[in-house]
Amino acid sequence: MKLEQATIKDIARELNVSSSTVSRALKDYPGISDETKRKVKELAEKMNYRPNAIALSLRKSRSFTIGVIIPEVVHFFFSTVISGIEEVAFSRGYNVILTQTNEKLAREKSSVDTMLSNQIDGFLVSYSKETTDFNHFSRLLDQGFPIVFFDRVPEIEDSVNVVVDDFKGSYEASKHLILQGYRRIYHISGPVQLKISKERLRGYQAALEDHGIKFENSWVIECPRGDENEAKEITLEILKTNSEKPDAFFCHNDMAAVGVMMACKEMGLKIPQDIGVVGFSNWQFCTMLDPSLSSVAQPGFKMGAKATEILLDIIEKKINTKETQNTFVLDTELLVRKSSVKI
Amino acid sequence: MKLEQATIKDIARELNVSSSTVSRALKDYPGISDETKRKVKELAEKMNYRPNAIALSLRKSRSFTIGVIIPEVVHFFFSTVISGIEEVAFSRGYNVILTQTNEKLAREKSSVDTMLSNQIDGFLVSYSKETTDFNHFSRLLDQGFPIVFFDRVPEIEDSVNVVVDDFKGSYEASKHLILQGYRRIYHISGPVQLKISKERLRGYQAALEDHGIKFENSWVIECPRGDENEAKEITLEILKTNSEKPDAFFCHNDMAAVGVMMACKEMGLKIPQDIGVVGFSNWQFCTMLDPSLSSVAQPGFKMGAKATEILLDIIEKKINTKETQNTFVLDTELLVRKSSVKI
DNA sequence: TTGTAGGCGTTATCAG
DNA sequence: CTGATAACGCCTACAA
Repeated sequence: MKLEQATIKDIARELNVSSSTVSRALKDYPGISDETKRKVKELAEKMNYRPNAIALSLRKSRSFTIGVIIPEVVHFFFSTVISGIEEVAFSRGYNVILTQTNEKLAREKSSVDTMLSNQIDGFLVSYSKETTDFNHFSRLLDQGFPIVFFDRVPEIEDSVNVVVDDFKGSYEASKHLILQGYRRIYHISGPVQLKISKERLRGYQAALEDHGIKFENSWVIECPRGDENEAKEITLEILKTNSEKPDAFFCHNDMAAVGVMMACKEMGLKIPQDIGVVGFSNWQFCTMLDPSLSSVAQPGFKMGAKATEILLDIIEKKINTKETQNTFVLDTELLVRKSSVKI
Repeated sequence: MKLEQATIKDIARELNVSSSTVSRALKDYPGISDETKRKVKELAEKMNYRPNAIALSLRKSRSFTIGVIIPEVVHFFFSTVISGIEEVAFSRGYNVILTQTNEKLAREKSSVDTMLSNQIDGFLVSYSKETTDFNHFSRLLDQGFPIVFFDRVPEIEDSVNVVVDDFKGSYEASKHLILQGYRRIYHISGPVQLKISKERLRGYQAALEDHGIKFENSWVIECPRGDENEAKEITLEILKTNSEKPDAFFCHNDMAAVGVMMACKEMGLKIPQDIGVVGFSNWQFCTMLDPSLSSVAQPGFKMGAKATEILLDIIEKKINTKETQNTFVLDTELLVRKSSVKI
């Protein structure tokens, strides 16, 4: 029951011309009589002719398809990025093949393989949490295969990256807490192997240092999963056991911030009076929480759009990887809401 | 700078055998000496051979790729569906090409065209709000092209659909509020032209009737945009002006429920003591609200997974469209949380 | 202005 | 057990 698509041959046979004539007529090549062009186009329309992109890909070794590898689709930030990718790809005539790794390295590798099999023209990648060695990517980069990394970017020479300014976003958020009068600011951090976690940690530390706050290592707690339950557990433990208690939390993501808020409420602490909280990512739910959660907004759509533009420019050789800068940094925006405004 | 992929021919040349031999050896066809097999496989490995899926597609007129057309990616429910789609597709060896229509009919049509050009094996579609005539789909269905619709399904004969049971979900939610002792249960409804809005309204009304509650039309308020601000405004107005005040709200979506909760808090009403609230969709943030929001969970992942399984079964001719039922209804699940438990 | 032939990478078919 | 050939649909040098 397959779709019987008309081919160039069909048109040619019907019109008693050669298939090259049809091919040329359809593409308005010079040296084809207007008469023939007209007839060909008319019949093509009538037969509902549609060029076979697969045949074209084979011929040109170009698929006009880009592969997107992402940890999770059900994730506000990433879905926003996908939206940006899709938008630009569509407008420039490219298809988007999508896979999610579910944070599994094995799946990431296997996706790379199938996508390469499918002759994609380039990759857009945000790698999984399990990914610590980048051979499966650097091998491709060495061969000159177009890859643009976004958000989670590797520390490989010559890789092209699009990131947000995690350091600055983190710095601003921490500074904001300090200016609000919070002093014992803890940091719920992400998985330390991720560069974004490191950057956010650095920004936090820099802000504290710059404002003369002496902090201890015990103020930084890693939350590898980064969901609200994990953060809640950890926060409860801190609030119950630590002798010197925190008066604010800067969290590496919003879900962790929710966990912190839950724990505080459970312990009878008032936000923002007793404890200030700031998250990261500005998920939709920030405004829905009580109190509303201050957060560092990441420009997801813009990141997807930018990464795609760069990738397509590389593919179409409008820019040369070697000559261009290789890390594009997008600005974050601190959105101050009730959870961190003491005064 | 293109990736120079080794082909079967390369292996053949190197080994001084024909390409058919290599092809057969790689696929463990019978009638190839173990010796040859070993040599071929070894070299293939060494040359990092990867079959060209494009060539295969051309040969077999099958691309092992399915096209997904969805209104919006940045939407919790849809992103969950995508996740389900991706999961099943991946495990059965299919690729997923994705486009979002942004609720535009023109974009929907154009996506259908490019995907067909790309020789996809089938479609998974949730159509746009602008789509009122389905010629671009029914034409394909008539030709026997595999399409499965989900969530937003057309009223076309023979179309295969996957939906959730909005009526029942709505009924259960309303019944739950009644059993909790709420009596004046208002309904914040969605855009009345959407089938899901109608179904949810029907379920609500049926539950009230079945439990002997006389309700008035004024209890149903349409919230066309369906976001929290709109719902908040409307709720405030109700709470301020109505002489007979509601003691519960059943909302057609979670964002509206958030608006209701905000309004109640602003008016000094306690949830769930004074006002019970139930939402619909079970967005991630339900558990993060204070109090946590009861909601009717729609099985998005399951919907994506189910739709994909059916589609692939149709593609692989494991089932015949004509012989199978054509609408699959998935059950919702009422998740009772604090916002609606009075007792 | 149009036609012919070859090839993109693969596999099915028919010969050896 | 292995090889040659044709074909999937399209494009493009080269020929006419």
